[in-house]
Amino acid sequence: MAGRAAVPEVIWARPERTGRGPKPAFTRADIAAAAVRIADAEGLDAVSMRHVAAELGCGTMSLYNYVPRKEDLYELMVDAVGAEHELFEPTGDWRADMLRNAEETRAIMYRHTWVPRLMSGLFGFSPNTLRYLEHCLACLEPLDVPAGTKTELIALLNGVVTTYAANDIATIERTRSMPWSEEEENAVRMAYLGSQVATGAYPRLAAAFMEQSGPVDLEAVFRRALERLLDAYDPGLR
Amino acid sequence: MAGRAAVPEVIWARPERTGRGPKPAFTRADIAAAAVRIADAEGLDAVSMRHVAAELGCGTMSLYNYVPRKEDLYELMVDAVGAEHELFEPTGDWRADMLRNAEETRAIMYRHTWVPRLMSGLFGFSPNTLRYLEHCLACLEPLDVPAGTKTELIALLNGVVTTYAANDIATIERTRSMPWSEEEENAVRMAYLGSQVATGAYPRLAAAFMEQSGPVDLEAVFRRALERLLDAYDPGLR
DNA sequence: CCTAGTTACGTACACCGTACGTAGTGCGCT
DNA sequence: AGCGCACTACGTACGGTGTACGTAACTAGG
Repeated sequence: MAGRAAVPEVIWARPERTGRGPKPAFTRADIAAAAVRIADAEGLDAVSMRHVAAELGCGTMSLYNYVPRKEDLYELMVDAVGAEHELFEPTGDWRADMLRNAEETRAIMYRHTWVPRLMSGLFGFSPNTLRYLEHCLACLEPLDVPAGTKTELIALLNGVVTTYAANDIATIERTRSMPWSEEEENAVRMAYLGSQVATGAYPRLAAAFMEQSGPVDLEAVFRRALERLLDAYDPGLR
Repeated sequence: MAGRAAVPEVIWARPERTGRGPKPAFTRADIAAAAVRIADAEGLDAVSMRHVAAELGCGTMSLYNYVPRKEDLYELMVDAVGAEHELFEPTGDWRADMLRNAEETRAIMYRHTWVPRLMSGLFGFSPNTLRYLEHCLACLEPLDVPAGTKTELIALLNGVVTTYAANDIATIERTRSMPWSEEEENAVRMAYLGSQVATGAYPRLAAAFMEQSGPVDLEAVFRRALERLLDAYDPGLR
């Protein structure tokens, strides 16, 4: 009468050890770190149970003692990089603080290009996520709006950061396993875009396409978008 | 001296047929429709080359005559649902028009819950995407800002729609292959969140948690976020 | 002490994407 | 007219995946 749990489970609610039996050889942090190492070096698709187990030097199935499903491994990974957020002392300038938080999130995503792909699709209430949320709320203390509005602002900011980073990073991640470079891929896609625009079927798009001179400064675009968003929540500007 | 193309390729740049040899048994639209049907009914993970081929009634490897890589199949799928956008005549009220566009995008994602997962990670210049982009630019004609700012706004709106829908939809998609329901999963996760908040480690989060009475109206939150975003780009409000 | 709950892990299964080889088909060129 | 070649179709096979299940070793609680 064993049977696996036919009921959902949050990995964070499961204690790391239960006291009985041999001492576990690894901690959750060990496993997360190994998976992150692999994902950073070889891409998210290289993160397989076998590969992670090999990195740790244990049998594949032993991993399942720590992580009931692979998806939980993903949750460990996201939580692990969440620890890279610097939870600085709020300065009292909520705009500056939130900008700093957003820039940091963006930096983390560029350090770990697989994060955006995992972020959408995760419920995201891991310990480090909660800590970061609390930190953001602390930064927003000076902002005089209801708490609900604050969490909405945080969600919106995070969403925008993720969106921008994901779009920018997607090509990098995709070309990782391809025999051609990111630049080649972009060139081909841009060439197609150019050919389509040249048909005249998209006049306004063509105009926008022509207007821009030189490559887009994504960093600047990103910062502008953030400023706009903060404006929209700034009571001093309405 | 055959060898596969060692150079990137955009599926949309490849012609549907080349004239020589037997007539293809299917069109790209057939294949996309079959894949969409499977994804809608059984989830994105059920979309395998074998499954799609079976749905079409042909051998697995025959698919590769139409679609060089599985990722291209994904692009076909995204483009196919992109056709569901109603390209209405702009009313002159750019805010209302863009709201309508966003709501429609959201509706499409709820109809095809696998779309968000594919959206992030795709470069996204398929024919229907281009058409939709052009349509948005048409809606933004009355807005007196540079074309670059308009595309930024469109990107931002789409990003936010995707993010919000993704978060909301993730649980549905995830529980599809699980032996428990979406509600059960959500309940377990909320219980964990509550237990964490109750530890007192996250006072501000706790306050925000307590403040809300009853379940969150995601639709309303979404609409508020959109309004804020539009505010951020509305010259009349600055 | 003993036993129940763990950890560890080898084996096995069903499924995946897709490289490759072969056979048949019909357009384009000479 | 007829040859050749580019194309479609598709069976087989390979190396990978997540993970269910069974067995052996181990240790804390009663």
